[in-house]
Amino acid sequence: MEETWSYTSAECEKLKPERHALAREIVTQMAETWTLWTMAVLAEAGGPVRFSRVKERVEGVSQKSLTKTLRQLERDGLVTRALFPEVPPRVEYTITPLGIAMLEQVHPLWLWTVRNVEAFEKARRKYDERR
Amino acid sequence: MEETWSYTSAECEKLKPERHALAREIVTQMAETWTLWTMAVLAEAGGPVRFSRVKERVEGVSQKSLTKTLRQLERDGLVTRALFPEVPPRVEYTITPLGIAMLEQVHPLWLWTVRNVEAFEKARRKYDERR
DNA sequence: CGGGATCCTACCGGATACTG
DNA sequence: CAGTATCCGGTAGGATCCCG
Repeated sequence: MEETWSYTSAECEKLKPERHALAREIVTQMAETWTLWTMAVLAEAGGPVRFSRVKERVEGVSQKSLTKTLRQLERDGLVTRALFPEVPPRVEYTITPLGIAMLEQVHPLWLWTVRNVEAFEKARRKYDERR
Repeated sequence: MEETWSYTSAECEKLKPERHALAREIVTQMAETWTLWTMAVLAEAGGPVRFSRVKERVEGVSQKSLTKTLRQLERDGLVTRALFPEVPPRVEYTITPLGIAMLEQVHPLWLWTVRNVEAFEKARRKYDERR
């Protein structure tokens, strides 16, 4: 089986438009500001983490954005949310196997990008010089 | 060398904040609406493609968004832009080796997502049912 | 403590009109 | 043909207030 971008194109075209749209949505969300970072925090913890702890570790995120991010991840089965009806309330988030698998797919892309960051810096410098 | 998400975290933290931000920007842009599709079109062509041809093949893209997308890709060294000062003007875009390499990194993520799209559909159905 | 509701600002992307 | 310039609605995301 040939594993190239053209193969991806072919694989995508076999999908019904509806599913293709969903796949695109999933990938797009992974690149949203806080999504990857949040998942990484949950993966690193290796178990349930309270909302406050997540917010502490995902530095700079607002409560609103973190809530939205976690809702999306829960909706897509990438994390689970457990509510303990105590006083004060406790909510724990846990990454799922699907979430871990997703992270593992994103990993090589990140690693490659980080390792080639100098190439991008250089490209941008050249581009700016030409203006 | 262990190739896990935690390794990625470690690799990222070795970077200067400035470079880390650049890497994040690059990855984020790959997930923007038209970026991947545009690169795929250029990769598929295997050579220079005129602006109009790209616009035809990236179905639904506006001229403004395509221009912006191509500018970003050019800036990051992922495509080249060649202007031929004719009347009417001709502009050809070509994917670079760096662009091809980038596509190859994104490929497994896409493939995995497409192959697991049913898991995501199922998760969303369950989530909606619980409301 | 974990959010929901509200307000506000910035930016994104489409539609349209114009130009070298 | 390949843009640039302008307007404009929708959305992302922070700040703040409130509630169970």
